[in-house]
Amino acid sequence: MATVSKVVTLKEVAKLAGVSRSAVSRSFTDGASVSAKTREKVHAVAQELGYQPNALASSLTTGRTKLIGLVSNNFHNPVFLEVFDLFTRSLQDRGLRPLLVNLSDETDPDSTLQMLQQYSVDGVIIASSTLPPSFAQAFHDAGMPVVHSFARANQSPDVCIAGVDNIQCGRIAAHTLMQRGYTDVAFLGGPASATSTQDRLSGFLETLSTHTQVKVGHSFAAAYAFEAGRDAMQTQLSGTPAQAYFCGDDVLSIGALSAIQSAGLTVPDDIGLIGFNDMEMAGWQNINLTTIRQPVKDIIASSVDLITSLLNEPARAVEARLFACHIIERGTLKPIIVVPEQ
Amino acid sequence: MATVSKVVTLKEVAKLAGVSRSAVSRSFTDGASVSAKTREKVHAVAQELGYQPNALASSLTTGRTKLIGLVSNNFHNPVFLEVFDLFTRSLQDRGLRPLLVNLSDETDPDSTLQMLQQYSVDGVIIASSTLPPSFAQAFHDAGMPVVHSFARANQSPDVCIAGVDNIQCGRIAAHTLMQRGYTDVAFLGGPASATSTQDRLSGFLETLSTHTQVKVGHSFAAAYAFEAGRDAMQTQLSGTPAQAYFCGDDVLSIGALSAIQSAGLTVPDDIGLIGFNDMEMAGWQNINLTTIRQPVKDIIASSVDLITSLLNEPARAVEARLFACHIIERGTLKPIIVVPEQ
DNA sequence: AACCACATTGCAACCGGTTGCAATTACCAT
DNA sequence: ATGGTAATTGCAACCGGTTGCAATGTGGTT
Repeated sequence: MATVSKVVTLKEVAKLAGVSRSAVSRSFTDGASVSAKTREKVHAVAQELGYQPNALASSLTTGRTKLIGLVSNNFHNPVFLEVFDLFTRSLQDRGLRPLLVNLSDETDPDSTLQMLQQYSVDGVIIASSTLPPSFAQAFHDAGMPVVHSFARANQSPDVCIAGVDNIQCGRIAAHTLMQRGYTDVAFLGGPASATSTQDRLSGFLETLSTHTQVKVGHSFAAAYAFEAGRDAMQTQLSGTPAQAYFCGDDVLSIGALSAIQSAGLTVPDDIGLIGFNDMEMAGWQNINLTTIRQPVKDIIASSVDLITSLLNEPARAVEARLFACHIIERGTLKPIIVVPEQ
Repeated sequence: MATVSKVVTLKEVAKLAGVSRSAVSRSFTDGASVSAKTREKVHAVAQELGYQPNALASSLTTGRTKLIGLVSNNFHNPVFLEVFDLFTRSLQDRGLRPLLVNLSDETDPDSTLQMLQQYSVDGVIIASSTLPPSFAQAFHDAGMPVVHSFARANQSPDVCIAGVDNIQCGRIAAHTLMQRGYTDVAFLGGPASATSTQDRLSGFLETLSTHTQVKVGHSFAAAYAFEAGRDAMQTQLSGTPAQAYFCGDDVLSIGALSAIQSAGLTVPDDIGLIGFNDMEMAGWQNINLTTIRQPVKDIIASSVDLITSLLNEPARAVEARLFACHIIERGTLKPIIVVPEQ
């Protein structure tokens, strides 16, 4: 059983089947010119020998590896587990293979680019809302098909993106808080360098600028992560906290929630909270976070769609696919003030 | 900028540098026979042209792709995000590239095996505590270096594993509950088919069999996932729940916690809970789960260690690396009963 | 100057496939 | 039979590298 079974190659199948190597190759290529008889014979022999065509060898001549670099820098936010789940399945469904790249901190695209070039990936998907546009741009400039998921809307005239309009999300958050009658609100963002945080803040401020009587603040957490949210909220609590916070991310919100509870305060009675993403956990009954839902599924489906279309037609028009976000009402904001009729 | 830069090959570098292709190839191979002068010249030209050696082409002759299949079937448990983070970084650090495979449900290794063979991966790491031993065995039988992480201790004489002794973990849980003075306890496992669940249960029962006065129950959740835990606990609550539960996983525990709280009961006053894994979330203040810590970092470091050692020496002895687990005391069990001295 | 060991280099074959092209075969109508 | 067209097939070159081997170059020794 444990024989070190040497890998079977084309040549051996050809010999045993009594045909040329070309015939074997064609037997495994859809639409190639082979008679049904030959194909059958070849497949039978291949089956018997346990032959698998070597995808890498064939990539040499076809120029296609079906390898897709899946690049991310966020392995501490549970929403990314959902993201990886969806990406890997979606890619697999299309016969593409995800080569996972963990960027931990690194913001210089060069070494990643080089590595992905060495492996001749057909394209790259960058799954991150914190990497700067220049990162994706570098891949594009190197002539590599690239899609930036969760990117800034209108990020670049050169690279395809799939995501949401974070400015609009900031507005939604602001409107929601105003609807609830809060008069002292703040944005608790992720890293100030993240385009997603910048945009959410700008939409938030934009809407609130029309509410002159409302006090507005903002601050940034070090990362889209629990501890960062907890720390940032603790800082808030050591000063004069706002009545409600729009947090740039669900897991950040949960960190904030934790800090609030540790301080002996309650949500939403003492402080209101809106998150962002609507990741699975946000709906867990013991978290029950009011949040802005980002249609992750759609974004990922589009991303994969875009990259495949880019593979087939490298010169295709650059496209941004943006999806609408909606607020999901749960238990971390005080109820809507019902204005009595008349 | 956006020129469709054709990829530079060996040949072009050779021509421009005025040397043979061999010389270029050797200039990029450590320890190869080239003069320093040639190597410098070649590197200079390569730099200028932006040449990257094609890893896949070279793999054809060297027989090494440095690709490692990273196979998992659990993309719904946040602990796996930590797992992927550690795996990808650890592999990258050794110059290996993770080809991620999402098994969603599938328990037949054949198609995965075929795919990984087509891509000539150097080896496979299976990261799962729910896949049956036969899964890893299939890879081994196909002559592929394989390490099964989070596998059952003494799973197989043929495949290397890294993990913990789940039977021992079951004993620890049982001892802990006894220490706390509970007299009616139960195991709330993951899927009954998971070796990890089977083993934890057997250790749990083994220890409790010596405590004849204690009532012991057990049941299984459909998966190591929140909803599954919640559902399973709801079922318990609709009957006569035990005083404390050993849950087969942290996220399962959190689901159970949610069900308990929804029922208007509190933890640990009404019901005690021990989880398993000690994933990041378990320590979040608003969860604060007492749990058995599995040294994920060590397990993953060992796994990568084993696979690299297997690559260098395919016939190396089969080895199981098992790590001890420890209970992490937090807030979901009632305090230890202090026996007054004398 | 002759000799030798050793370092460096290029040639050519090979890794496991694909593919353009020409040769062969099969099939069909006359 | 005969000719013609279309379907199959194999040859050989190629994809982008690596490597054994023989040829050449280098430096040191006597």
